[in-house]
Amino acid sequence: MARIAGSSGPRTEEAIRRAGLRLIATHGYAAMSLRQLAAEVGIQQGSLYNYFRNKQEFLFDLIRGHMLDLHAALDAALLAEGSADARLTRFTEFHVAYHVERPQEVFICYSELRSLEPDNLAAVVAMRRDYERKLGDILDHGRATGEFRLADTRMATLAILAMLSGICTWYKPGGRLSTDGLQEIFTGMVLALARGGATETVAVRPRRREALRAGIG
Amino acid sequence: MARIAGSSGPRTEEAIRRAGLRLIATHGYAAMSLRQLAAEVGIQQGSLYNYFRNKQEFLFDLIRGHMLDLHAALDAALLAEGSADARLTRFTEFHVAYHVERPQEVFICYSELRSLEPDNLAAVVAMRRDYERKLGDILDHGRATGEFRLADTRMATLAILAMLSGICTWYKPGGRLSTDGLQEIFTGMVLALARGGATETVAVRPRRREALRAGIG
DNA sequence: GTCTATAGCTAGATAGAC
DNA sequence: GTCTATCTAGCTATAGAC
Repeated sequence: MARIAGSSGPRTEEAIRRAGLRLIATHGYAAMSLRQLAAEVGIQQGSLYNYFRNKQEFLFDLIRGHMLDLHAALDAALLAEGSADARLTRFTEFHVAYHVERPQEVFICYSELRSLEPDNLAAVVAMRRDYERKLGDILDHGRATGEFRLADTRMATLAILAMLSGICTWYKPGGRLSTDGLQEIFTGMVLALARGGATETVAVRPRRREALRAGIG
Repeated sequence: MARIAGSSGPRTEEAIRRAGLRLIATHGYAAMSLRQLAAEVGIQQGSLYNYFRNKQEFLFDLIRGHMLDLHAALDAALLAEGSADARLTRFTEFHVAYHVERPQEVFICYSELRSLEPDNLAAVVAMRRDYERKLGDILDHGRATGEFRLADTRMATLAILAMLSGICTWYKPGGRLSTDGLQEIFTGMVLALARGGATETVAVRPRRREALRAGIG
């Protein structure tokens, strides 16, 4: 907040990054003014242009940088071998931990895709597809080995990612559950979802799916 | 798009509502200008103020109206009696159908909470809690009867809602799956998640949850 | 209810001194 | 690298004629 006297490149750059993450996560990219951002950092608005060419480039740098980090960290965490069960467990634990550690970046990566210009959006979407594919591969493998019983692995991929990514919309440090606790609970739910089955033994599943639409419009 | 000559209150009102939904869902509330909105409707920007007092009130009306519809439709769809299994199935089918029918409203209700002023936000959050509680009650009931095996029903509530609500981020009419197909697939996944268990019989679950954090920072 | 016109303000971006 | 000053454009909201 306080003004930093003199020239201090790298420190200012990092301060801008952090303030930008916070402001965009809180108010959204379009609602964040560069004057706000500069004030948060403790510099004048014009000085920001020593760190990016325009506001859009700033957003893209934030998102792209995060996606690169995410991919690198995932690759380091994933198991090359092992049962689909073990691999899905590892994926889930990684994903949960990452969302708990960096909720702002993750949230922005989902919520501000709409604010990216077409070329920038295309680049990010491609990276996101790669990430989805890594989960999709695990699910496909599990279905092939019979470990998982999934009606549709593509839908399961989207469902699991949405379920896990939802964490960053409500997680606050210091809450009821620790990272370990969250990992355990979410791993349990994801595995149960993937293993599916066990259904027939419990009850006859009601299959009537009548026209709920009628109650909606 | 085309200019509608003369006075036409109710038609204009509905046109504004629809255009607003589309623009906010696509570009976001802060990024949508009232000039854009007026152009989409085919009137002049100043004329919008015959339909709301200011931009914030417009957003709040959209979100609040949708939440009221959602609650009414849910109450009509839910089962008062029956097994937790049947009730959860019904809830899921309803939720999926609603999201497929009105993806824009639903998306805005999640993504534009940040754009609501404090009082308006509080009102919407309260309505959202009611909705969550209806799902939470089903899960609690299922756990009490032994139908469901959930480590944490609050987390399960959030997980299921995130999973289902994610639909509105990728669903497009005319896609691979029909509403019925989506209902069946998601009902299967939600029930599997809620029933949990069946785990011990499949494989020894790897419990190591080592410091993945190290690979993140 | 719609129009035209405009007030009053804030936005992103640039220029040039230090 | 930071500052001050400013340009141009866009925004929300209002006033008053029809």
